Amino acid sequence: MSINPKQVVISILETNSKVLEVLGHALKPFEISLQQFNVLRILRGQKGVAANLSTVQERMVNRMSNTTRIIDKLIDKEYVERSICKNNRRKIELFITEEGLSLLKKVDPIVDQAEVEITQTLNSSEQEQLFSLLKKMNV
Amino acid sequence: MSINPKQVVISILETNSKVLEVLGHALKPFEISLQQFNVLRILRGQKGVAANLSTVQERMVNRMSNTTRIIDKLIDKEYVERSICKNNRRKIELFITEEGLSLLKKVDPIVDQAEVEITQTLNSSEQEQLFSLLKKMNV
DNA sequence: ATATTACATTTGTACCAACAATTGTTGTAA
DNA sequence: TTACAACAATTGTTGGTACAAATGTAATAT
Repeated sequence: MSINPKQVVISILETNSKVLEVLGHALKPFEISLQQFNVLRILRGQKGVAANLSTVQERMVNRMSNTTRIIDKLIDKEYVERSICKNNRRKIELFITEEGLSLLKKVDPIVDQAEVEITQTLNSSEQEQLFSLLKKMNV
Repeated sequence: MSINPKQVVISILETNSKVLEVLGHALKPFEISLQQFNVLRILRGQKGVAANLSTVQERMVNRMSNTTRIIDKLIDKEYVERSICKNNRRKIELFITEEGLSLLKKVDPIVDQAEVEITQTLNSSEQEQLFSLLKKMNV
């Protein structure tokens, strides 16, 4: 059978839809969105070093213009703290709080499990193939 | 190199993000969203036969609960007509208009081109591989 | 010292998405 | 006939996303 670009594109959209559904379901009990979860992980990755907004944006899966508002939500929930950089008042400093870290500690294994579930129909060699094909597309 | 499920999932999210960006950019000049475009194509696929809301929803890439509002937009733009089914007044009948058809005639080649662009870094055998791996994941 | 430019972030606006609740319609059972 | 369940679609609400415009700050040039 011969496949055309349209079929490939649609299958990507469908797969993404499934991924979002499964991950969203995994995060639901914790009342955070996938994007909020990503921001938290980025901040944890800083290991205590302050992050500013643009750093966070660069590292997000899909860049967004309203990262501010995602962080507002996380601050409301007390998972993140924001302060103004003393040296350069244009910049803000973002930190994950203890509550944020302990939330991630609970959520991480659930998300890992969801990711395993998503990919479980592929064996490890197929996962490698898929990964490298997708990487090739994203060049 | 060994790949874990998390890397696979992230690469899917990234790829999807690229797909949405390129398709969105292609549709932008026509001032319709990808979802609106999909609905139009589904209605064209009916070839004159009326579609009702649930039919449209079933055929959408990712099912949505607010298809009503997407169709409202298409009706505003006069690409779609809506009427109430005479036999069963619970149902509505949706038709694509002449304007809708002629819009699609203009948009289709642009979208086709965008899809080619998205997949261009893969040769046709790689596209088949990718397609079948994604299908396998979506079972 | 003041004006200009560039940068970092926030805000405004408009649209999309998910889910629940509601409205209106039909069929059916008491 | 009336009440009720099932169904189709719409509406309300909340939150997410994209883009443009605005705000505040810093660096630079004049």
